[in-house]
Amino acid sequence: MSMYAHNGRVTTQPTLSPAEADVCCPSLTVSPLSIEDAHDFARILKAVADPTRLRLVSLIAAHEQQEACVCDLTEPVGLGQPTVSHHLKILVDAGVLHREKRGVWSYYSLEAATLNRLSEFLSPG
Amino acid sequence: MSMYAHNGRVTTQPTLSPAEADVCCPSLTVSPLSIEDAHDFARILKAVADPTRLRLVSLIAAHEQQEACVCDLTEPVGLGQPTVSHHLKILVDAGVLHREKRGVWSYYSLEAATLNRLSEFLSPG
DNA sequence: ACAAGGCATCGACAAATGTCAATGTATGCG
DNA sequence: CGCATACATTGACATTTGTCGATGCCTTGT
Repeated sequence: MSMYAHNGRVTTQPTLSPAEADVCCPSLTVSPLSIEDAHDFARILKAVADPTRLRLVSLIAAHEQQEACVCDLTEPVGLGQPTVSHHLKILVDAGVLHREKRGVWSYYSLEAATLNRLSEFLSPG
Repeated sequence: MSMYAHNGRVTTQPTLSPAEADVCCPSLTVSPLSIEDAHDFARILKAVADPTRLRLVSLIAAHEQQEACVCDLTEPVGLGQPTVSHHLKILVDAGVLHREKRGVWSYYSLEAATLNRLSEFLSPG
């Protein structure tokens, strides 16, 4: 087994023992992501990687009871109701927000666990 | 000034004092994001919100010296060299990766500060 | 000088994305 | 019932995005 790569740098084998592999919470910077994990986190990140959706999340977080309905959000965001509903659906599908229907209103609130998972995923733990 | 919104929920005024506003590091969950901050963070998040780019970052992080050249990455990622270069450029432009040219090779390494900034932005600080 | 290898850039193209207007669904009120 | 309100869904459209093949640039070795 060659210890030297084609370009002359020393190469060590990245054979991790099962104990070293992060079974619990995959992290960006500890070991190469599996294709599945990469897709999972990309899906969540994609949901958040939009200026409008970032503002929606922050508006909900700053709202009373940490929840808000669509009618609370359309005006501060400056977009139409269908567009806001569309963005909220993306965030709910990604597990970033939680939707609870009460009466005529849909109340959206944070799914803190998902944001925490993202935060720890990105931090060099 | 009405204390009750149209839908009957109690509303308290979110008038933050300047001291409460996060001047240093904007966080998703403390106060409504400005449009500029939303765009800034969306740009960084967009760069990372792709399965291929997540794997590139994790491959670089797991590589010796925490750096890798394009030729180290094409095969594990399973994409052509131009495509990999394209993804790396996006990550560099977003400040997630750093590029250093040595000889014929371009060595890519992590820009830890940016990932930390992202992580803290998402965490409920 | 020449050839080869590593990488960036360009042009093209299909697929995904953000937005809107129009419409549909369901809840509450007279 | 009938109407208004809050929200979701649909269809359409322009823009962006991910990928590739072809090509160009630059460094190294002969």
